Amino acid sequence: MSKECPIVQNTMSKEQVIPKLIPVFRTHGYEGTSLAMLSKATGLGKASLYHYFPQGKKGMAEAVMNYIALSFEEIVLQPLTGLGTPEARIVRMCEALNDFYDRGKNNCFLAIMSIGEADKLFHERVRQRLEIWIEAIANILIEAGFKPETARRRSQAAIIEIQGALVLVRILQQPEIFLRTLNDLPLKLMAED
Amino acid sequence: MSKECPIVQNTMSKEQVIPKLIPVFRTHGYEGTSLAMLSKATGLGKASLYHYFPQGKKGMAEAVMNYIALSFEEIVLQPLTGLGTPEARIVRMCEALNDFYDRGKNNCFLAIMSIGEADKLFHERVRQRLEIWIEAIANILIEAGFKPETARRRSQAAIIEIQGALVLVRILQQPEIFLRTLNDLPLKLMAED
DNA sequence: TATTTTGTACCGAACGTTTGGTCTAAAGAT
DNA sequence: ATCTTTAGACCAAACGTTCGGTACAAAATA
Repeated sequence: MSKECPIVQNTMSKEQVIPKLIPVFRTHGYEGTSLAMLSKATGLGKASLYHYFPQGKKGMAEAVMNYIALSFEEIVLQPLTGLGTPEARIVRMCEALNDFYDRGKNNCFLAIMSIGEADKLFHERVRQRLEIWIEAIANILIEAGFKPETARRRSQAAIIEIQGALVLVRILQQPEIFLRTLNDLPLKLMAED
Repeated sequence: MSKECPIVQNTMSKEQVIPKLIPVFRTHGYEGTSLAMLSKATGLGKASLYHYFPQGKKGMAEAVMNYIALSFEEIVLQPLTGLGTPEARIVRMCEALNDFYDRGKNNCFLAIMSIGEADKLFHERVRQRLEIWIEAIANILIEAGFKPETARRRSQAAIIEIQGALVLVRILQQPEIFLRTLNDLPLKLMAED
């Protein structure tokens, strides 16, 4: 009668599959990624992937997006609302970004998913995620005493630099560019007008 | 016997085809672009496309790349070596960039072609093209009296901002971001240390 | 306790479609 | 009459997707 079992781990496996999908989508883009690639990357047959993601490729991309959004919030955004001065927290975000993008070697998933058919499928979701990031940085600048308008403009400028640096690193294959961009960010964000 | 004809327009058509291929590759990426799309965009059947581009899709992407590289040099880079003060020439480049990227609505072809399989096919070419751009801006800063190292760093920073702005415009669909980025560029490039 | 049922994880094989690419034969141009 | 250009049928391969079914462990039944 009584359902006793306090700890059940039912959907254990799906959470293990998603991380293996990430690098495939990240480096090949949505349309450049095939089920064959995803199958190889996970070690699961195509049919098995459909067991976890009944919506197929679209569903996998969506799951990856949610997964990344979550870990982005944990790793990158949470330091912004933690302890310390605004500047110290911004520095911590930059350190987190260095990890998150693997020193610039990772593409930004949002940038990748805003191209071609992926854009048609996920545009609104991607837009929202970027907006959240902009707002998070802007809020800390407001907290630091800047006018909301200035805060938002600077936040956008910061993310522009990050995105641009990722593109340059991808093409030039010089990770230093990303590192330098991150290092300069706190000062640019907190500079007096 | 004698090939008389003084003015022959033999390869007339190919030059007219390429521009129609551009927007397809630019918005869908290399792998997201299909021959069906290219056929529709040009109004030509597959056979005709293969007549002009025996290498198929790869050849078309290559032709588009060369075409864009050429018009980039004409439209964007030539103003840099023209008349006027270095600052005036930089301003002219920014105006040209506004046209070239259609106020930020166009993706950067280099950025697009550095993803997935396109990267495997064209990486070196893409890298070279970006390097040319960086050097062109750096040279004008050197001419303006900056140290070569500073010039190169600032040039990279400028292109980072342009690339980043294009990503943000693509996602947020706010062309003002691109315009503002271009407007601020000359001052940032020419600012005293 | 032994047996049946249920449900999840998984896969090989095949589905119909689309892919990039070729061939042929006719129309257009000179 | 010759050479260029073209549409449309055609191809093998790869695409995303589905199907039928096996393996196995937990739950339910006896």
